[in-house]
Amino acid sequence: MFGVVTVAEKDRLVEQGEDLADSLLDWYDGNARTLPWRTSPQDKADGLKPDPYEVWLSEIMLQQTTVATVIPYFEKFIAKWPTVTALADAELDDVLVDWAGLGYYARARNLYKCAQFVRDELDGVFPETSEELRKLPGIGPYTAAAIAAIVHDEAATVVDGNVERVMARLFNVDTPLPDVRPELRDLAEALTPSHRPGDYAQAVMDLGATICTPKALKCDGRCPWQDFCISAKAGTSEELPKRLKKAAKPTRRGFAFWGEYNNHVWLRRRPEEGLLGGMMEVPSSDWVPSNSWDNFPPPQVPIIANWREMPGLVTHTFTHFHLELKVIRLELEEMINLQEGVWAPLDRLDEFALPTVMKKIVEHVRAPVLDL
DNA sequence: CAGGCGTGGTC
DNA sequence: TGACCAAGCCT
Repeated sequence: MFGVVTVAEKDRLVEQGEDLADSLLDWYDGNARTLPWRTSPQDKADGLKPDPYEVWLSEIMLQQTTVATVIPYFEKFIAKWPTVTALADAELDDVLVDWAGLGYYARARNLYKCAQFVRDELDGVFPETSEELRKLPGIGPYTAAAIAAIVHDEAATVVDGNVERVMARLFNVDTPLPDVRPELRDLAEALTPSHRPGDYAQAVMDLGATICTPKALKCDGRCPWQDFCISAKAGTSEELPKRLKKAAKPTRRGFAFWGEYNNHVWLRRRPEEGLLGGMMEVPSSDWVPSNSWDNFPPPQVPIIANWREMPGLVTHTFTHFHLELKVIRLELEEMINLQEGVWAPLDRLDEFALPTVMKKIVEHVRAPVLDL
């Protein structure tokens, strides 16, 4: 089925680029989602421009993260830090506390670094071109293009996962990702209009998020590009884009040390770089690749005492491995001096930058009966 | 430059 | 229910 798609067919589609853009923008004008960081058509008509800070913040949060997940985080950040300067003036730890749960914590560290750079070197004003934006920490090709297009209507080509999927289907490209990425980018670039490039970019992403979805496509009668779409004619849309299979995730195992004293728990900060960098943690042993708990070596406990192993496991999946933790627990009779870390009040743990895996440990200890 | 880097939703 | 996937960037 794929073989019948000719080069000439793709070329013809590229030549209809203006028609494609017009159809998509018409659809967008009637179907654009209302999002907290998005400037309404009415406001735009009144000459209002999107706020670069809001667009930047939203785009960073949206990296590899769904709109539904981002919205409450975005609202919280804007309420607490209404400007890039306010964010730059915050403490990094406060930013990490409010980012906790959103994942990819290097984004938060780069967000903060970027805010301080804009404050200190750019008089608090974001650059206007994608080329300049690209130089800022945490801003790559996608984010630079998206901000420049949305805020300043630069005719930048915005390529994210949605755009790749839409292009692969529109042109019926069956070469698997990630090798096909440059080809999909070239196609996206060929279609990028000079008229309303910001709306166009958001329209393609909305199309990918609501119609041209990974599964359960909603082409029929709803997709503005259905009549153009080569894979729709060929009946191959649902199997595109193809991807190389990823290696199965290995499992790592370890022990978490729950040390409690007088309604406080021992927490410490993780190293600035790497996994969960800069976030707080319940201290633990190394997380060791392992096939089973059988014969798994006992932990090197931080202090010699009567640690009790709790029933059950805390499990979590990261990008590239599964984790299983056993929790061993120690109730201290008297305060001891910690070489590192802090005693965190159990009723104020929301003030600490605990990533989700660490919140799971807290839940496991405090509601073990639910862990059946 | 291939691999590290979170999490929640979906099927 | 485990694998796949999402508005990517950094080293």
